[in-house]
Amino acid sequence: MKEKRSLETVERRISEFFLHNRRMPTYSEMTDLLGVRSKSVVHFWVKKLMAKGVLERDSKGFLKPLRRSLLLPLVGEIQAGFPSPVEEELRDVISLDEYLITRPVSSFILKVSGDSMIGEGIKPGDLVIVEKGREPKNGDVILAQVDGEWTMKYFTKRGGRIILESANEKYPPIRPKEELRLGGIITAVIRKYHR
Amino acid sequence: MKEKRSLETVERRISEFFLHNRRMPTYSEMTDLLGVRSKSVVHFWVKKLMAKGVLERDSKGFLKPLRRSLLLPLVGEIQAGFPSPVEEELRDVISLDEYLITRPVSSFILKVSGDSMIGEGIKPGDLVIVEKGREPKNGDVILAQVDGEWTMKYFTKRGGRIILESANEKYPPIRPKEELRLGGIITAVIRKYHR
DNA sequence: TTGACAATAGAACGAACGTTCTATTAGGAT
DNA sequence: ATCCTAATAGAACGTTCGTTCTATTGTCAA
Repeated sequence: MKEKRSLETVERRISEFFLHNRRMPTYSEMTDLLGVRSKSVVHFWVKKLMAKGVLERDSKGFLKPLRRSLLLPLVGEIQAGFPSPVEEELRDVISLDEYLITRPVSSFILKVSGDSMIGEGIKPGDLVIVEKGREPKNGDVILAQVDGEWTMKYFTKRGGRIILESANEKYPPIRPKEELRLGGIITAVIRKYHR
Repeated sequence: MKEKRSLETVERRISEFFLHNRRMPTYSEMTDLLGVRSKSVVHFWVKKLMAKGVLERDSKGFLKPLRRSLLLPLVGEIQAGFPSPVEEELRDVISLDEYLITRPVSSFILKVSGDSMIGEGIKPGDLVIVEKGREPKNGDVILAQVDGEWTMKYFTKRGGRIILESANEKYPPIRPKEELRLGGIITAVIRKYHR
């Protein structure tokens, strides 16, 4: 099962290592990744990869994670035309983790069931990121307890009175009489197509 | 601006360091993070954090990234009831990067404009992850070129004939006469609420 | 003020890191 | 076959890492 060594396979293996270990491998560990027995050979390959711009070091001299391992190229909007692979290289890259999660400690992920927010494009089976402890603004999608059950609603506050509305005509608006039991604000929606 | 040192602040600062540098800090670097002058003090704090279960080491002895910094707790479905903080600890955690991106090299992110897939819960402004070079199955949402413009459609193939349908009544189904220009398959949808 | 204990500083140490060096092997061209 | 170059192995080296030790400082109670 020995695969031919090339810049691409080395890049991919390092990328996989980072994905699993969340850190870059040491030179000793890279001997296994490359299938060689000497650190000097690793040094040889790392130098080559750095010359190609595939690998980089940070200000402290540590190897930076590969761009490809956690970042994805973000290309333009659909109707602006489909960019060529060459164009893609020039675009921005984003990390989904960093993009989606601004406050990791106070956030959690919830799997959606029910269709109360279907009009907002939040479907059963989707994942939503919920951030706790933030004051909701009008129009925010929030997680709230209604009749002892947790559900998602649009939040509106007018003149001190709170209205919770669904994005689905099946469910009538709710005007909670007492205090509102607030689970958090929906900050992101994630849907993965099964594969 | 000197903040009182506590387990929580130390945890947060390490978390921030990892978010920016994509690696855990060295003890020397942690002296700055903690505002102390000796590595032995860092060792003292790290030991304390490890006893609390906040920090961990991997099999090689390297400090693992904090769970909170890239992983989020995944709690149950909404209608199953809202879990308490205690329950949350027992649930799974997921990394959005790993969850969403199965093939990093052949994927890219696209910002959606247009409402052709609104019925599928894909709205203008959403981000979609597109995977290139995969054969679409019936019912898949794909990125395809129609009349020189790239757009998203449902893919259906019946008896050798391909039908592209929108999730929006405004747009009629399309039966491409010649070869289909396929951009890729939509593998995920991401929406972030502005904040 | 004194004593007890926790927190910190600073030096010293072994281990592992990345680098560099020389020697050997492999492959292709002449 | 011979030469030339690229790739590899293995050893040696300096640096930095994390750890451990002792000494000093700070804090609170008696």
